[in-house]
Amino acid sequence: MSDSDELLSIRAAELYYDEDKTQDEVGQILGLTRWKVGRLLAQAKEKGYIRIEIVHPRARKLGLERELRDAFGLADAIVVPVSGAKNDAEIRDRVAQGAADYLTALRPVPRTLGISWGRTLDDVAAKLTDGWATRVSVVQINGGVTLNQRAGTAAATAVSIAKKASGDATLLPSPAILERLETKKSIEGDRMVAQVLGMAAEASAYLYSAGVAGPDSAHVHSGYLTTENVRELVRRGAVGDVVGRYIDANGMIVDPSLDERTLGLSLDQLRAAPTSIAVIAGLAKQAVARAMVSSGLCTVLVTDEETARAVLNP
Amino acid sequence: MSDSDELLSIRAAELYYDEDKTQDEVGQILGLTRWKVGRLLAQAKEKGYIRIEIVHPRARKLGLERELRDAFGLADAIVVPVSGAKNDAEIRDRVAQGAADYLTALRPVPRTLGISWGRTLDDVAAKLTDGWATRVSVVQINGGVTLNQRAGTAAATAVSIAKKASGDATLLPSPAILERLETKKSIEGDRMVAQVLGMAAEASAYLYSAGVAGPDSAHVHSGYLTTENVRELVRRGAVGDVVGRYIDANGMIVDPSLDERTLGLSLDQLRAAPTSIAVIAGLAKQAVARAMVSSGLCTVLVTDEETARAVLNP
DNA sequence: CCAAAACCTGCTCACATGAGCAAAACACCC
DNA sequence: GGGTGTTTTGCTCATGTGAGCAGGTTTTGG
Repeated sequence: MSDSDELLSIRAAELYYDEDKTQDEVGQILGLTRWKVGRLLAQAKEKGYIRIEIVHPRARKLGLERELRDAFGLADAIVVPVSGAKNDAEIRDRVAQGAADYLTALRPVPRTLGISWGRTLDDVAAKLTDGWATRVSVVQINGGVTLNQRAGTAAATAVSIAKKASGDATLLPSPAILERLETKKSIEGDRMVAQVLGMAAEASAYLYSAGVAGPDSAHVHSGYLTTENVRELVRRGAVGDVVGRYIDANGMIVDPSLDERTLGLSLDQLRAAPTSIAVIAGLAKQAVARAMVSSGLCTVLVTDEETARAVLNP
Repeated sequence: MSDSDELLSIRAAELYYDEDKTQDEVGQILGLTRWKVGRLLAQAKEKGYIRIEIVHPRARKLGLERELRDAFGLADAIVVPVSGAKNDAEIRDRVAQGAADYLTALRPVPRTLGISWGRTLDDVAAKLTDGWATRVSVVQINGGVTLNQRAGTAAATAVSIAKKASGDATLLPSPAILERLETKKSIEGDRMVAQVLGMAAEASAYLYSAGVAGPDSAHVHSGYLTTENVRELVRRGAVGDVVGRYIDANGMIVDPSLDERTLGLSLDQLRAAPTSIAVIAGLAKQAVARAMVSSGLCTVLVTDEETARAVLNP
């Protein structure tokens, strides 16, 4: 296309889109036939000079969603925009809303939903509306925070999600990480715990988030790991944890002996699930998001635009 | 509109604009009639959820242009977008291009064009193409930079603009500001200078920019004023200079005695001109832009989006 | 509880638009 | 310079879309 045609196409686009003129009117103003105007507009669109953005906190980025699905063979992807968000909290909020919307619309409705815990899951629980589903059993899939001041939030998340669906919550009464392998084995052997784990293993869908491997990790706050432990994990390549298990950029377990002492669903069980929904929001979680998606940990990814881009173009 | 309708309108907009579906297809996907979809889209547009932007360095902001024309009774306004510009230099570049385009398209073609000098005018001169007009006489309207190392650039601007229009340039052989009033009067009395000033006064159009009142002013660099002089002018309310004359926020001369010693077209002559094109680019010049426009110094303003907004909403 | 008003819905019709096509204009090569 | 292939142009026609309207539904106020 000649240079003057390019300029003309911009002028035409201004009159057509900004001034709401018809192509005919634009043609009269610029001294062109209406067909020429139509072609110029088509060229401007094709060259990407016309950008149409949907500005709404609950808007989605269907283009990125498709790219994610295609690139990683995901069953689905939900990507929310970041434009207009003032801070990380607002982005997390939008992602949580997106996850809640997705869960509400999910068909078939899961009979049993396995969930992890954490701030992200709390947010999703808060966004779910009463009656988002009916009679859904919620089961925890990894050991919870039970031994510190935040006690009960993990349980509260599960109960809240279940209650809003007129279902009941089954809690996993165990620490996330045990100090000794034998302790873990014996807890696993407990009839009650084994029953919960069995239920978790057969859940029809999973909903979980991931943590960043760093001094701010929930495991550190909860006292399961020391700052030094986490530093060592990072040294060995850890990018974050999924249901309590630390993975590297390839989605591999970083420390098998630590992993053996971690109670809950295994990553392979998660990978085998037909529906596992990962909810990941915020700038800090891009590395772990990529590790999860590329190693097939989830079939559905709910995230923000920037994380989506980072996952696609590492 | 109900909350769910709002969400629906967003979903519809996504399918319609991002996925290029027809309203009918959107309707089938969302389970709505195509008329409902059309209404939802109209609502989304009306509520401003659909933002259409033309992304091109030579695009213009017709909405802001109209606002400027209406608010200040301008004959015309050219506003270029800032989005996508990496720095101030790129914005200046776009504004210069806009001014060059405007000048090229200006009808009737001015027989005599009065110009000031400065970096902005240099940029505009560089953007003008050979043959932008034919046989236009260019005349300087204020005293030039002749006594320092940058000697000749003011002349070069004028010559360049004239040459590209197969016309000739008439230079004003005088300093911008004289130390003593008598000197100024005697230079003004010089036959040659008087002739140039007469020609300048009768130019059919003016093209000029403005400077910021600050230590970086061209007058300081050229040695006409000291940093101290400028500081004093600022203290007395100066926001910048137009054709060498310092004005305050209301467009009034700040220091009449200084102004008397400034050689060139007076501001009142400029205000009386039927076509005077002000070219103002960059974040620093918003105050002086507003002063100029609101005091009627120009009939045409060429500027960038941000300055335009600043002028409209001070 | 009912009437009036406001609103929403599905429709017809007129207009706006993009696809496809023949003719014209242009570029190119021998 | 003339023939050939390619691009551009102006058009017809089918489809997409918005305005306006009648009938139905919900809301509001007595």
